[in-house]
Amino acid sequence: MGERIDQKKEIKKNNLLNAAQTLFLEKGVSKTSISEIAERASVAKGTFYLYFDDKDDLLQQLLYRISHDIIRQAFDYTERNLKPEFEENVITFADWIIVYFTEHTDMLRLIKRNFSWPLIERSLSANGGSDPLWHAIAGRLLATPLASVSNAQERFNLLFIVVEMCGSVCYSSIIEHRPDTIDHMKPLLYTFIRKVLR
Amino acid sequence: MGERIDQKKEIKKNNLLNAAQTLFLEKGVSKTSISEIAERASVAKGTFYLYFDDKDDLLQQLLYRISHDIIRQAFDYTERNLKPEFEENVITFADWIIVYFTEHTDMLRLIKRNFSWPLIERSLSANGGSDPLWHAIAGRLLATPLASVSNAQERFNLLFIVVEMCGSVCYSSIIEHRPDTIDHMKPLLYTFIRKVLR
Amino acid sequence: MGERIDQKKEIKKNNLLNAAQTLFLEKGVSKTSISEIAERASVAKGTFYLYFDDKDDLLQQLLYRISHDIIRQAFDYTERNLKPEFEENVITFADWIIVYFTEHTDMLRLIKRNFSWPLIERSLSANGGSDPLWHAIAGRLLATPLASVSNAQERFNLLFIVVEMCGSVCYSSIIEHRPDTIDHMKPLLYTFIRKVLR
Amino acid sequence: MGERIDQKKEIKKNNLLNAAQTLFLEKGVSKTSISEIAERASVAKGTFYLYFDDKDDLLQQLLYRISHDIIRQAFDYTERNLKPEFEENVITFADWIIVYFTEHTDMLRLIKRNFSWPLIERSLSANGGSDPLWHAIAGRLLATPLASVSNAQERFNLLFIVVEMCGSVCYSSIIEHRPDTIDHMKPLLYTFIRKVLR
DNA sequence: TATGAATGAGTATTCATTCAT
DNA sequence: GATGAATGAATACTCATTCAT
Repeated sequence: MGERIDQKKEIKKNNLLNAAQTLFLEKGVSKTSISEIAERASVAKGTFYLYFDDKDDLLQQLLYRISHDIIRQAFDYTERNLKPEFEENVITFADWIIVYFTEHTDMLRLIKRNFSWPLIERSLSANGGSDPLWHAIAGRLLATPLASVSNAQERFNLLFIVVEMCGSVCYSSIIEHRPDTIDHMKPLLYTFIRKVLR
Repeated sequence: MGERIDQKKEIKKNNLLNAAQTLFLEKGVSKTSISEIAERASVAKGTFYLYFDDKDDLLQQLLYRISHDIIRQAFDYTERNLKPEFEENVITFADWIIVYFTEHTDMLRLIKRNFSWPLIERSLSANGGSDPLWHAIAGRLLATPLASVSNAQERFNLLFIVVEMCGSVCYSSIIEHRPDTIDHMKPLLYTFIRKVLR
Repeated sequence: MGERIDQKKEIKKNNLLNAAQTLFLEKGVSKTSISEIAERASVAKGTFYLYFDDKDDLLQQLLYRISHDIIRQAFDYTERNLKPEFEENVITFADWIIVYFTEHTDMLRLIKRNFSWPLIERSLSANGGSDPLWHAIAGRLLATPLASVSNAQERFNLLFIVVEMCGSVCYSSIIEHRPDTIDHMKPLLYTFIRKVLR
Repeated sequence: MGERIDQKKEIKKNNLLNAAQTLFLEKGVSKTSISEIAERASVAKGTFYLYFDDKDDLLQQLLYRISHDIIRQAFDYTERNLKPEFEENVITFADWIIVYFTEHTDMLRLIKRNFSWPLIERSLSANGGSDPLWHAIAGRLLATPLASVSNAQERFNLLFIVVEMCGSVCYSSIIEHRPDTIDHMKPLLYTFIRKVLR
């Protein structure tokens, strides 16, 4: 019985997140009011506050959902196209993300430079590290040549820097058109990655 | 005559920028109202609009001023401590910035991940590339082993990525404490830089 | 059977009253929401409405309960310390109340100047005058020298003024610190009472 | 120049107070919104906040204005009908107030039991005791037989109790019809006053 | 009886911006 | 140029109350 209600609640929360995402992408976060989000999700204004503290709380949860989703997709793609060289897999992974942002500039504009591992990681510690995505990544990507060189934390830090760097450069080049086009930046980034992972 | 007036105007504008900086650092950008900025600068609310279009215009100018200032200081320090190896100079430069952010977390919080070359560059194109700081950097840092490898644009892009990466990692590790302390991230960053510049 | 249920209901109602009292004392009436009261009483929000019409209804019942309780205690104390002079008994009675408010300023703050006989009286007429406390007071305090002077209603009015005056002065002096400390007001009040009852 | 503006401001503030008074009397304090007050005073909602912190701030100022006004009128009337006996003047004074409340029950309902000297006194200390009304009362009413008996503070306390008592009893009997009609309470009150002042 | 999710009208409050002086 | 009183649209947020379960 309670299950049905919980399911309904989950659906309603998702409706709100979806409504917010659409509006945020359409007209920006600050120009979107909570009233609009509620209206678009077809719930009363007060209902919003049953699920989120305020707009910022919702934004955090939304950014987490999006980041997690992107990373999962990038990982899945990499899995399906595994290559023998570890560094090539990292580049497949990074490339998927960069291509995604190139094709979804609105999403990049929303995430700004805040697309990042930390969001993922936050949830990890919340889940007691039980996030299956993370386990998969940890197992796959990290059981590599690097394994002999460094410990788990360091390997993670290294990947973190790679992702952070990609997100940051994507935003600058795709959104702000600085310092160059993403097509010119990509080779540089990949050279970076290759040099670093060797 | 006109000069004196221009000086007065410049002073008033600076008062407004200073007032804004103090308040932004104290209580955040969004929680600071134009009224407060005007009040702290001891001018009337209406006067604000004689110098800036709106809060965002002021914020841009302020972030530019701060970024430019930090980069200038980092460059000056590097100049005074020149080493024969080019990559060591880049690391001196990056290290100055990282130490600065470590000691001025409020400033880092204000700039967020937006500390970046682009802001500088924007002003460069505005000034027709006449900014003396930029000329100095272009001359000094870029007249290096890299010179033979690539053209000016590429060299700039490369440095851009380095700075962007440092700013981004500083924010994550110092403000969000992710994925590790800045002391643990530093060696990784410097390894990155060294490997890349070789 | 029905008795047990009635007892359960009475307990639940009391839980709600107790919860409300705690919260009202802690954070004031207007800042306390029905949700909070229900939550603190460990019942669902909707349950509140099975026992009270609204917050005001509950407040009335609560104030009655408290006033009645204070007056009963004052009366009991006076009974246990009876003196031959009637006016001294009134003063014993008044003093107990004043001391109580001095030591329970939060209670005084809640009752404000509304600590008064009327609340009691209201219940009296509701009970058809069958409240044992009232019978006791009517018998004890009013079977006095005053009896020869006036009728029952007038005697009650007189005592009413005394209580009203004490409550009002307590609030002013203890809560608002006006026009003087309660220690300075007390002798005046007692002189008032003595002169009046003679 | 600035004077004119200050006058205008004073007028606007008064408009707001008048609008609030009308609405408070018509439909009660809590059912009156700030929007309505502003609308009735023909100013923008935001303007309200240039003159008052919130509804409570306005209410305090309004209650003070009303209390002060009533006391001034009662005093003036007493002055115009001076009698040789001091206590008769106090009764004239008290009677004016009671009659006023009998004829303006809406006002009494607004002031509740909070009609009181303290409000006056508060302003006195704020004005450094320069309120002409207070000086007049202090001179007139207090330069009496009581003068030989007690000091200024005590005389004030005594009058305070009288006024407090009248206000409190008026509210109970006129608004709550307890414990008796005001016509029945009056003689009791006046007996009180006479006995006390002798 | 009891629940608590949902409602949505209602309210306070903020603040960028204007404009008469 | 400078002022600051006035504006009023915009928005966040609350909470009493209902009702399907």
